[in-house]
Amino acid sequence: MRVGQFELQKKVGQARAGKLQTAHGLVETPIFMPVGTKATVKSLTPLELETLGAQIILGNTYHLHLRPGEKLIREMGGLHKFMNWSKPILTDSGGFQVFSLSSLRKISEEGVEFRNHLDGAKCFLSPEKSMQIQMDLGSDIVMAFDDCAEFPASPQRVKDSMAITVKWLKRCKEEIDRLQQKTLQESLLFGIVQGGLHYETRMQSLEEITSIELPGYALGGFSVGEPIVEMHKLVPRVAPHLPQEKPRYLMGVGTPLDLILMIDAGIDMFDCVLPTRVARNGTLYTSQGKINIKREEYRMDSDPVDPECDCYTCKNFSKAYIRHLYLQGEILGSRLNSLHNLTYYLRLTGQARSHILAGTWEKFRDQTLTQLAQD
RNA sequence: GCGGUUGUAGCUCAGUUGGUAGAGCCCCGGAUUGUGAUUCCGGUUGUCGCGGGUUCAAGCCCCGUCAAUCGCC
Repeated sequence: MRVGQFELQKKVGQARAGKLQTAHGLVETPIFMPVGTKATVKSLTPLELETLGAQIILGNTYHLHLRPGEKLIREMGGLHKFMNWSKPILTDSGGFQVFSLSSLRKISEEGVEFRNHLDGAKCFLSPEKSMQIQMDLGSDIVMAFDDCAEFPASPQRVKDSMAITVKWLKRCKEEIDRLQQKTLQESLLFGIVQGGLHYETRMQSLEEITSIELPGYALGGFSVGEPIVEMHKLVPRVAPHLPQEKPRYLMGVGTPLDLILMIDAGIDMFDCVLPTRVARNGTLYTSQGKINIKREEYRMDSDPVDPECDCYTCKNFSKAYIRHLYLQGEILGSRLNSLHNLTYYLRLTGQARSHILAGTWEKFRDQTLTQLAQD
């Protein structure tokens, strides 16, 4: 397969199984992508990530631009070599960080001016700048620099964000084409659909964005604080209108329940801080539901976190020990918990893929939804 | 033996001119959705060393006493 090619292998209802070829290897979808904002999936080594089945991870333009800087990373041989991760990397464009720092930002046609959170220095990001940074990093999947409307947003704000996101996408494409000719790097630019929480505006943004020929498309502007049922209702109506032969990425989502529902809606790729963040805060996903390991009931519990899990954590340690590590603030607690939660997430998307390929998706979906309904 | 200092939540300590007690940690519970996360939110806990006295009212003032600690004989 040539780089950028997406092969749709099987479809059951709207749920899809596919393969995406990147410069650093194949990504088999549906897939969950662990978040490694600052060139590390917090607390885990690349070897551990590979062992638990990670195929592709995220890095972040905004953070890596500030520290250590994309020039340094380029000089060090690119992000893959820098962090010793040889599989695919997707980089977020910084658009979302600009949104989460909204009190400081100033959006103009040209780009976004804002003060960074580290030392308050004035920063500027534009479509061109974001492309340059992501290319310097050596990213396999480059996200477009978009304007993510906050929640709640006025209709005008949504319209403005849609309009500028399309304009910026055209500039992203021109810039990345230019850079690719220069560097011969084969990076894949994904466009991002905005359009808030209404079907009409979403569809309008979708049509504008997908009219630009790209290797993949994302749905942005979800999981920004809206009631999650809004997403559950809207994505199934919108996602089927994305190009069938291109990968679809739902940005920033989600819980295990979200993943099942959104795979069923036709989404191929997910990323979310949830499994790693909550791991560090003592929450673990198990086949019996979500548990909070700091609860007193686990004080003397000699069973593993999840008897049905084959991860390193579950094969070797008791809940009592994991609880102890968490309560003592021990680093190993963060590591073992992150290892477990990511194993859970990647097993979930892996099983989804297997069942779609086997044609047994609906049964698996319904069983899993019943299990997850308790949380 | 004499003199000083200190006794308040499990721990370390705040507590104004007297108005029936607080913080941090610990402990218990919850949150977390393109990571500003080792984060955030909520909750339980008291013979204020002990016994008297003054006062409408004492953690706080007075007397006694016990304990810890420092210094001096």
